[in-house]
Amino acid sequence: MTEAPISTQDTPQPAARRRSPDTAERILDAAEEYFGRKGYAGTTLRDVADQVGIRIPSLYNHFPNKAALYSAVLERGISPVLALLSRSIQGDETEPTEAMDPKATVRAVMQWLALRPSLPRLIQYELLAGGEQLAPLLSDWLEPAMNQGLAMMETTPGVERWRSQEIPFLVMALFNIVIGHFTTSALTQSLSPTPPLSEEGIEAAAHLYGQLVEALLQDAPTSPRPY
Amino acid sequence: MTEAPISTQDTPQPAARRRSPDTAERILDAAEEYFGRKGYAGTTLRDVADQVGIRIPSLYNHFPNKAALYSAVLERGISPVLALLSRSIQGDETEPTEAMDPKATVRAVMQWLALRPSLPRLIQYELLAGGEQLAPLLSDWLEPAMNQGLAMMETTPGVERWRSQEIPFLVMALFNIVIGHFTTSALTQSLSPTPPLSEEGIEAAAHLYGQLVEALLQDAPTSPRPY
DNA sequence: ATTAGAAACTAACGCTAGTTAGTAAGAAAG
DNA sequence: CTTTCTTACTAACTAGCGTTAGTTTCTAAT
Repeated sequence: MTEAPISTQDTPQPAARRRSPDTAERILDAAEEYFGRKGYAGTTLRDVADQVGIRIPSLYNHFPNKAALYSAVLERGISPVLALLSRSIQGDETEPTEAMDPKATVRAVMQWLALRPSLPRLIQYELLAGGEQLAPLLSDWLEPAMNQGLAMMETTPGVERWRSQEIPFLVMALFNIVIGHFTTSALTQSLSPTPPLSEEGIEAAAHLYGQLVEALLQDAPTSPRPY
Repeated sequence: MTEAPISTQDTPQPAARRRSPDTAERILDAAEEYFGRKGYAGTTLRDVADQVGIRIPSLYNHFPNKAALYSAVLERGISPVLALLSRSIQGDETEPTEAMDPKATVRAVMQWLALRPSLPRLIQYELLAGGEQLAPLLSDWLEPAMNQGLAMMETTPGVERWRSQEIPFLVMALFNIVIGHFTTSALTQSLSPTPPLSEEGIEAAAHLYGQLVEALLQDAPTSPRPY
């Protein structure tokens, strides 16, 4: 197993190594890139091993099999995003129960994902596959986040415009905009003069999507509404 | 090839067949479902053949290889959507140059995709893979559609709210909302009491996304805007 | 210096992928 | 009825997949 030997317990480095000090991390990096680019079925262990610069069987010194490697990639990639969202929702933990700022949240997530563009693609692939590997990662997070988020949103101005059953669809619409910015960039490139994944494109998109949320949280002024 | 023999030319059915009259169509149906569910790499010819009820090599009587089958599925699936969009943009061809109704367009596309839920998933998979199979299908369509769309949009009230460089990102945001409704439904299901792919969910979403577009095409009334 | 353990390697396995060759059977054309 | 052509089939091949066994090499603790 992956447990550290009990032994002296004083040693700063728990286990012995050979060539490179952090092979497991480098494997995760390579796997994240390939799983995000080609999906699970489209990624071969040869792809990953070649990228790391080791032989295929050496992967098994760090992960028991391909599926476990995939799970590890998913968890390592998603955890920080969930933490980021939690912080944004519950107001940094030190300043609790303050009206959240959706605009700032969108911007922060966009900028985080821009640093790891494989991640949104990985998430999209995972959801297309049914999200069964994602569910256990979200199960502990989703319910409290939803509760806090809903409680917080009641104090956020503008939400009274929408009915409560519509909120999940609105949240997912925003989710799809942000994730989609990275997953459909191939198409965006043929429409927009600004490359969507360039620093300028990310900046413009973050700003735009922020405005978009803002626009959705305003009362409808002119147009008549049937109900 | 697939050309009909020239011969009598009166015969309603161009070629001879054996068991089932439209095997090629049934193969396309099965392939669309599997490619949409599992992606290209995740779909095996065994999957498709089993679903049709024939043996694997029989597939090669209708399509030269897996890649060609995939292309055929993509083309068959996407063409009607492009036609639908063209009609919506250029106002049904008989009533040209009329201000388009984005709300109605969103609704129409949503309802079309709801009948073929594999299709948006297929498109998402394709874009994740780089969209190289999609490009030739769009190349003849995209430029005239964009031109007409932009021309039409100048007469659509509300667009002056956004800068022209922002329009592609806004269009893609809407695209991502619609496509994402189907590709991220696994996640939506754990948030929304209404199943997103149920008839009720589609109806509610179509209405909501329509409202959303409407909201984006209105002037910002209260909140101050930096520039 | 010796030992123990981690982590790399080579070699090989079973399995399944996509694909091809060759054959049989049924429908359409003469 | 005979011929031709389409479309299904069985059998088989090659290549590549994920995985395991066994060996070597280097590091770190005794």
